[in-house]
Amino acid sequence: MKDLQPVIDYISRYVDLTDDEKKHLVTFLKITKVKKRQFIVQPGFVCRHKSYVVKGAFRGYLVDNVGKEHTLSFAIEDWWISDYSSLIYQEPATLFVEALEDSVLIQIEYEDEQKFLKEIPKLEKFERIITQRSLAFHQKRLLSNLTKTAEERYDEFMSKYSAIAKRVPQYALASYLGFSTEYLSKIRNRKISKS
Amino acid sequence: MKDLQPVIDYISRYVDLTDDEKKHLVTFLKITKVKKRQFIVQPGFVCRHKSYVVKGAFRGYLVDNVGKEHTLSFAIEDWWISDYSSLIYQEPATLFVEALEDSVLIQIEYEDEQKFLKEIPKLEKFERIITQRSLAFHQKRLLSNLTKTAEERYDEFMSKYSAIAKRVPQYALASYLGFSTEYLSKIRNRKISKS
DNA sequence: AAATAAAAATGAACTGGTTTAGGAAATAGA
DNA sequence: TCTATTTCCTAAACCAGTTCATTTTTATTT
Repeated sequence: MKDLQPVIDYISRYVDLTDDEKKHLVTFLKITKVKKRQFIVQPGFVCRHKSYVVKGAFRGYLVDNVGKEHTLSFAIEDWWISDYSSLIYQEPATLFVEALEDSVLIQIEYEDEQKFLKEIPKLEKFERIITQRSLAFHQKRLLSNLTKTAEERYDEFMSKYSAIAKRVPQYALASYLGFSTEYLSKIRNRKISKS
Repeated sequence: MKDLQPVIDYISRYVDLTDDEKKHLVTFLKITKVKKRQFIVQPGFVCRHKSYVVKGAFRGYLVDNVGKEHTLSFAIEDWWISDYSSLIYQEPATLFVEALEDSVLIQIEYEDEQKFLKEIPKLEKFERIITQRSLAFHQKRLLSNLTKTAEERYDEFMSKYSAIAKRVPQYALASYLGFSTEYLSKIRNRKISKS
């Protein structure tokens, strides 16, 4: 069960669990290994779990009606990822979630989570807090997209998430920031010639 | 206390409260009346409550460093509004939240909410669920901004939220959808001349 | 009802970012 | 280690949406 400890540790940052609660919780967690380029969520299928990244990197993205990809989220070690809308409403996903590297996940099934939220009410608080933080994050990103230029968004991302930028393909980063790959090249070039 | 019933009803859509719990909860709710153009949240001040709109309309927006306004959210009857980031982290707000009409609110203070979340754990579940839904909403909006053209976003908003569109000034709508007022005029004109 | 302020419309000039099309580099697979 | 595929770069033409400047319409206040 030692492999499942990271999720217990993660939750323990927000709520205090007794040893019994921890033991109980662990029975609901599953380790999954996935290869690079493998999908853990696909459009049309209902998303069955939320996934905690133990090792590796993921990308959640939408393909629009002209075939263009738009990245909603990244996840590396110690982050969670899924198609959130699909998960909470248990409706077909619209996103792909794809491994960018060979990766290891700890997953929680939707029904299991509903079950233990009833059994351990403390976990409601955990869920509330991380959802609130995620919401605050998304609001900031929305405002950033509304108020900033492409280059400003790029700079902001590089200063906050350079660890992610180093590990994801450039087209994925561009489509996260909301502009074309070509324009990302242009931005990078501007910076190099300035220095 | 009849005036406070709408919030009790709202919460009861998501969790079952006993009469005692309802009575207890009501003691934490406050009615506030505000005039058109009045602010209930201002940048620099820590946001102290979340507000449920009984009557009226509000707009939450950011003013960027060149003085341009960017609307993050609207709220009319039966919606909630605040500067969410400021509220949950209890740090200075970045948003203005302004009444677009003479309005009536039911407010919950931050500390009071922390208190009754401890006293009535059921409310953790309520908070979790509405935060999850709000997060799903924001993710959809982010994707919509990434994938759709200005006109598509306009059409989408008009079909989903025409009730809001009718009540808010046009510059507020344009800044919510992420383009200039002038361009909104252009879009509307295109539509009129088409029909 | 008049005066003033706020909001919406219009059109021309402009620009941030896209598109298209090509070639160069890097990765992965066998 | 060779080949195929994926990723990245460059540059010119282009366009969706902005900016600026002015006018018209609609609310608000006195």
